[in-house]
Amino acid sequence: MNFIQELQWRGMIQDIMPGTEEQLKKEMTCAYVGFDPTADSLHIGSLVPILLLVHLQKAGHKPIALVGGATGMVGDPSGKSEERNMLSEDELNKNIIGVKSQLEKFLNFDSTLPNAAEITNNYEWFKTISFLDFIREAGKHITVNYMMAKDSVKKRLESENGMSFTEFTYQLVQGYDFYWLYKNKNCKLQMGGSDQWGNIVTGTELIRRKSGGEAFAFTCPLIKKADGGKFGKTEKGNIWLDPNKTSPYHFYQFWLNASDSDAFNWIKIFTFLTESEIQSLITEHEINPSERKLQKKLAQELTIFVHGEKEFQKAVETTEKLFSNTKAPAESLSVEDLNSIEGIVKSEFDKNKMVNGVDLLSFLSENNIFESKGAARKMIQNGGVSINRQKVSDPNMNVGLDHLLHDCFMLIQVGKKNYYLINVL
RNA sequence: GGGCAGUUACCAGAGUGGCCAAAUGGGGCGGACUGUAAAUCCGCUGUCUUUCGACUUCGGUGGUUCGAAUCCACCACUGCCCA
Repeated sequence: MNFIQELQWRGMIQDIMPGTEEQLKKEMTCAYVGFDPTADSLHIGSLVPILLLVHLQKAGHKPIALVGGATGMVGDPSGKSEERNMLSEDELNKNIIGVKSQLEKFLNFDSTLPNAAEITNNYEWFKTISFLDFIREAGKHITVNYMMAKDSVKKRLESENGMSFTEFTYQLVQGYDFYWLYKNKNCKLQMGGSDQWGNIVTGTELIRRKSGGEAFAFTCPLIKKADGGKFGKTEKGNIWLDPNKTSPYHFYQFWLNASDSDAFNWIKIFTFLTESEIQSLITEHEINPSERKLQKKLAQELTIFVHGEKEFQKAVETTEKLFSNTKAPAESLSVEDLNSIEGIVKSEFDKNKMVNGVDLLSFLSENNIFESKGAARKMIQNGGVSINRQKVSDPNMNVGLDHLLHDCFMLIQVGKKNYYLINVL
């Protein structure tokens, strides 16, 4: 199965330019994907483009990950209904460093390979181009009419927010990247999310008009949840690839919590399992959906891919302690169990303050489980707080030493899935 | 430079002198049901607070008034149209 066929059955191809498959069959082809340095870490939304590169390299082609140091200074209007805030150069530099170091984990850069991966930053070539050079070199070849016909531009022209010249220029800047890579690295293919189609095509157009060359492209569908919700967001915000921003446990939990219909699609897109492996997983899942084999496998594969085997094991351990036997009394968790739980929020509390009992509301807000007593009160009244797996009903209650597990712990739950472990010393 | 429209909570959007902490929808959070799912139903959603209440909010600043998101003046920003 070739690269394109592989992606096709996985549902990872949305639009594809004619001739792309032939080009890939013909020779080892260099292809690139751009990553926006909008934060100092990538989040799971970037996983799909990363996977495109990984699949590409596996198929024997050469991947380039481009970090948009220059394009990040402009701001991509695609899919945005409003003008973006510009990042300061400091922030941008910080972000570029973060993003780069993450990308390095997923690709093989071994320079003895003919298809060794590369990372570039388009600031490298843009920093020396003057504005006049650019409008003569790039701008002259693309008409405004052409640029305005793009969806991303059209939508913004119709909206009441309008669009700055800066963002309007974005597609040209990105298009020039492709041209530059084509010229200097013989890069003939650009991949990306389907929202990038317009920008990508401007690139192939620029290559055609400036050098008469032929370049190719395809895009993958943007990941959505089956219920139409945003992908990759939870109550805590984005799911990041950086373990300091999203712990491996929370990362694992995110995938574990996928709905059935999402899991069906995601397992194909986000794992490297073969078609038949996936087919049998789906069959098993359908026999007994409550086991959630699909979700478990999905979460496993991804946690290992992003954080490694060891972190995956820890995430599973924590998950089992917290969820495998939720009806069991909290005492069934040993001191060791509690001590070794990783990834959940932990804090410490002074035992002396507890000897005479502390009122629960102050206790919860002092431990930063809630921002204020009022918030804690509301949540308790809504039935959303448990101590040591016992639901709390009286907001005015006191907690004291008799609430401690093994004389030193309190396990607090907000909702079903948010755990806090307080070590009382 | 001229004309017009607008700026309300996370978003969209109603409100046009007191009954407004501000309708409604979406989103978010919590609960019930369940499989740590989906769908559905219920509650919460400015801040603080012992339900009382206090405080801060409707682009900004001043003013009119017993009382302003609402009226007036000026300013700022945004969009559309004309030059």
